[in-house]
Amino acid sequence: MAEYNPQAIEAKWQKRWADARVFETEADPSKPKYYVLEMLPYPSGTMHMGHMRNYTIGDVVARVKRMRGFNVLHPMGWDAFGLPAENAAIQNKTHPRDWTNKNIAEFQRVLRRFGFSFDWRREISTCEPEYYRWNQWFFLRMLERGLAYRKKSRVNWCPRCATVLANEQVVNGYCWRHEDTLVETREIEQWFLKTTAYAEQLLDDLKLLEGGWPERVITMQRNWIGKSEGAKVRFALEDQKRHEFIEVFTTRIDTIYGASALILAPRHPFVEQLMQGWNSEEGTGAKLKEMRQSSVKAEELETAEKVGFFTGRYAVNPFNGAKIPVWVGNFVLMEYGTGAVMCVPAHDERDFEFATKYGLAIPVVVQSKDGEALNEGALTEAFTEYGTSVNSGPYSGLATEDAMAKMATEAEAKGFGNRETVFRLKDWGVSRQRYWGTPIPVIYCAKDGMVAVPDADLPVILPENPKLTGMGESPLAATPEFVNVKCPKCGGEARRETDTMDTFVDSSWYFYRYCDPHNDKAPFDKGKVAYWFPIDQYIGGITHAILHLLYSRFWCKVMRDLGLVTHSEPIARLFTQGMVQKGGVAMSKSKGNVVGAEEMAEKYGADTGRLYTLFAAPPEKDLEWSEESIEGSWRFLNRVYRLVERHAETVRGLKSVPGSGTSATAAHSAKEKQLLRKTHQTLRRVTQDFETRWHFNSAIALIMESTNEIHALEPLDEGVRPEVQKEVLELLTLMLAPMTPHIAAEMWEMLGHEDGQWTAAWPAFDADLARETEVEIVVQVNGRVRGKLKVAAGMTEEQIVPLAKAEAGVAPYLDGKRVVKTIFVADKLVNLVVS
RNA sequence: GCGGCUGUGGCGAAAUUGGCAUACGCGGUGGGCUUAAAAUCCACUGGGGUUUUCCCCGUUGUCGGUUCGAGUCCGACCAGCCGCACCA
Repeated sequence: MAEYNPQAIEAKWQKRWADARVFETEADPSKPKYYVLEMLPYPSGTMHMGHMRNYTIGDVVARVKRMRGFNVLHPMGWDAFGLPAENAAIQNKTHPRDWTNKNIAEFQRVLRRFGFSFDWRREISTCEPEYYRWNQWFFLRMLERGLAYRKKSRVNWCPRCATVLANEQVVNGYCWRHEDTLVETREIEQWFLKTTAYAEQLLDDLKLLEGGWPERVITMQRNWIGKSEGAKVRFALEDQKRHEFIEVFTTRIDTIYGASALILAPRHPFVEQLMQGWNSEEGTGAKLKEMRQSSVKAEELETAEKVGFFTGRYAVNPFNGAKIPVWVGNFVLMEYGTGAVMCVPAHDERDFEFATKYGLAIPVVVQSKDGEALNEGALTEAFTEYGTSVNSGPYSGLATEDAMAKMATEAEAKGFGNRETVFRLKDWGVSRQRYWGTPIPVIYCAKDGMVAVPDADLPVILPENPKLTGMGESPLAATPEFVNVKCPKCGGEARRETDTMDTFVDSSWYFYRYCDPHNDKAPFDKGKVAYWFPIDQYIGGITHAILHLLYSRFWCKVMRDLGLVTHSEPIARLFTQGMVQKGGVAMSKSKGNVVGAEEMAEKYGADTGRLYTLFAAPPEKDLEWSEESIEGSWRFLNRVYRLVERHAETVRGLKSVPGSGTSATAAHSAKEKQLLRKTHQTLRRVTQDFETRWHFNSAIALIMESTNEIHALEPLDEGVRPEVQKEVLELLTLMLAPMTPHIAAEMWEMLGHEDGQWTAAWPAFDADLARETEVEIVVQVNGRVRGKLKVAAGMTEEQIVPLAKAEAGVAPYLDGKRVVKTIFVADKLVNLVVS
């Protein structure tokens, strides 16, 4: 007998699958489609078991769906642009392309070794001109529609990356790549994509995702978009020379009678002008400077004391003409709303803190709903709930909602304010001063200004030999042959844009390209996308809950408005799998705790690696890697292999009828019945698990249990006919096929099939066999076990009750239709508990 | 502070709808096979008893509630993790 030799078996079947092209698919409207996708990897470092877990989950789904008759699209590609390639190139004096392609080759080899059922013909690499030209094409379409624009703006700047970061790439004030590097801000001309134009839709359409996306991710997106409804109100300045006013945003216009100051953000552009020529207190200039410089640091945020100063100016409350001082305060954010707020100490916690510190008035203008008195000046904390307006002129006595509506209407009528919805979401800054990215297809001409590169001239290709330093402006700017071009309009001397695009652009639409990966006329064929989309199941880490998924949703809506797609959301179902950890932290090169996928395949084989990641924990949960536990999965596969091998000779030549309950009609021996019942019960539950819950760990446990039972009934040759042996072993093999495909293929062949199970359908269980045929009932009286009896499943109350009575000595009454129920006897309670 | 998730043996975990808690696996103990080891096979693995195909007790972070019955539902609390956070 041959030992289970995973390396040989795996290589053999991977080749057979490739030769038979079994995972290659084409759009085919006559078949139901299923698009399952795992987030594409960034090819850097080593492929470890964290990656493998992600692809294993997807592969199980893909294989199950294929067995169930779906036309399955399951592609793979590379998120190939990005900073690490450039940094590595600088360090190793190579080209980013060489570094990237080397990694891709390595990643691909490892993926192939795990036998994932990808359609490799559809492989894409985002750093290829074939791909990124369509980034440029989309950019131009957005430019035409005003969705891409350029403005000078204060941006996040990571001194170590020497580039700009999107808001989403700033984590608590630190760079997302360099956790120890504080992000600075700089004023730079930047390209933006107008994500805010879709803010409302991005928020509303979250409704479409309910049920298909984890609640948690939906919540995170909702918070990130951060919609607040309120009003903008313009406060005129007292003693104004011109028509100067300060605009504030508030969600509580009803509290405006309680405003005791206006507070501007330190960076508010109006501050200097405001203070010029007015005698504010000494030292305010220095204070302002300091407040502007202090960056927003994470640790300081929580504890930061509110500081501010009086500008010396006064504004007029448009509702009641009250004269209120204008301050500058460090807690007011320039980035949100208008960069100015009205300070209503009695009804806002922050304002309360500020007013208390600086001795501002604290007038109460909202009473709690139950009319409880709130005394001005005696408040110990702000009252922020809704209630009834008081001290609010004509609005006194109104409930908060009413007051807000009426006051906003008045502001609009009198022209000093308007209703306004403000979003936390910002436009997406896509400029990067780096080489290894998609060139932004724009040219600057002295005569014609900014000119879009004509579609016919796409792609704008990255120059081959850039000077990479990792510092300062874009390396493209230092490459004259790239920069110097003729203006497409006038033919005169012109300069190319030298910024490249954020790599999140690449991953925002890549899954469309898989439908039609080599199209050179358009980003994709509409018909093909219409067939495959939306993605039925997307699988990836929770780390992309905001960035990647939000940008992808935005991109989809833009494409829809361009008429390229008809759906509004690209991803119907999202699954966020847990991380693979070692020592309590996610595997990463920098942590030095990676378990290499290749070593794993080398030592135990890919199937054992796949099985272990599926078995050790349910897929949504983090998984702590344990070298010891792997042995269990390895042992199990050996056991199954030996089991099949032991009986292969006996059953090989027999006709195969998996799932039909071969001899359901024939007379079974007790041993056969036990075997078939166990197997079909297992099949029923495994089928259900694959369909609905994805609890692969319990599915595997069931299969193990089933295997143990067969094992315990050895020798099968005594009392089990070969046909029954064959059926049981085939079902076991097919249940394993999606999870451990190589060993399953091998066993399938041993059982007498040539196709390595790739044409096998998912078997149907035999309902009669799968049903519990006998149940044990425990009769309890007042919690005491009074007796046990076995009854056939499906027995009626009338049949069970006399039996229970005889056993327990009581006359029970069976409540309800199900067998598991409460029974009452006279005054006593009797429980029938069924196992 | 706000929002969300999670608490079950020595460990990873299981438990369709509220119905025998701890399946399956790891680890551990004892044994068979072996000169020996590896592999493999068998038995045990919450506590206690014992007449050992038998009984008792305890038990799902804590406290309470609903229910004949709660790991599961409700309320409060404790602990841990994650996300957001001076968002006006």
